[in-house]
Amino acid sequence: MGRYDSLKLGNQLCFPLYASAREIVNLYHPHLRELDLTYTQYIAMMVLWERGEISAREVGKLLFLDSGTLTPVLKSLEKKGYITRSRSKEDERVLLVAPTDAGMALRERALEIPEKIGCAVRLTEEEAGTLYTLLYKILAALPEDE
Amino acid sequence: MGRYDSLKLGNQLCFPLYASAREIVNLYHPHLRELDLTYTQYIAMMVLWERGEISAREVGKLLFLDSGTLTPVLKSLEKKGYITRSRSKEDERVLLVAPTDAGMALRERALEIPEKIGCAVRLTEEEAGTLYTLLYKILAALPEDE
DNA sequence: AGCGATTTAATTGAACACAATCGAATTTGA
DNA sequence: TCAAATTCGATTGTGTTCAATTAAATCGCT
Repeated sequence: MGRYDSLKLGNQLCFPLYASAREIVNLYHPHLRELDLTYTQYIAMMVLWERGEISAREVGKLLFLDSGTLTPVLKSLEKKGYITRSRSKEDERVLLVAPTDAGMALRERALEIPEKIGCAVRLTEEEAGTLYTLLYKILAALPEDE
Repeated sequence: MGRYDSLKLGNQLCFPLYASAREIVNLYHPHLRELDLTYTQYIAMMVLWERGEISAREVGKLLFLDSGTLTPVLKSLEKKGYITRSRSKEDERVLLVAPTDAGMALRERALEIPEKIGCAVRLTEEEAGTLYTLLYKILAALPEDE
């Protein structure tokens, strides 16, 4: 063991984590292009498909994204006609976003994406489950701010 | 099982992978700030510490980064005085980068970073090993371009 | 009621990240 | 040999990503 072994790329968890995340996201791009969505717009739509009307703050919390990232994403989705943005009647500070009919229609076309990606990621069902569990363990253990 | 279950955030591996990668990288920022390095500059320096003089192309290959990302990173490291950039005598197209004395000195100060990060990521030795293996399995199975 | 603290998005600035393209240098192959 | 293809890096454009700040609205406390 050398004095600097801990600084080797091959010994740091952060590196394969960071690299594989980017590589996986890139796998989505060709499929998402057909839906005129970026990856970030896609995961935002996933929240809206599942939850319907929801506040921007909650979307950010679910996706671990702050307003600096989310604001332009939501504006872009509104511009494409996939969502509406409106202020809450009860609290004018709250931005409510909701999928439009066109936005909900996208869901149908998006259905084939997870299937295609699943084929490209060569893990067994069990491995994927283990990975999934470990990643959520990391996310859960992080110093949250709430 | 609903028709759209595959599109739920909670069923997609990409999501916790993407989110945890960003969160982990953010754990580095406060420590790296003391070294006047960004995370990308840090992993680039890790390659140079380990390999010494190396071509920009090889750095990009090791880090899974393309020239559009790497060019400004290497220029910035040169500006800080941590690396030199020069053209290969054998092939003028090749950009050689190498750590300076100041760059190598940084290594000493960087030693404590992996240790601190390790504490923040609440995984056992075994879990980290499993995660590591699965992530490299993903990276190895990706459609490479070479 | 009213003032200070808090909450929520939006904005700004710096740094990635990748696709697409370009230009220079080199290699290949007829 | 020499034109075509390839390689390598830089550049440009679009889209994140987060920190820090701002501004508006609301809440809480007296």
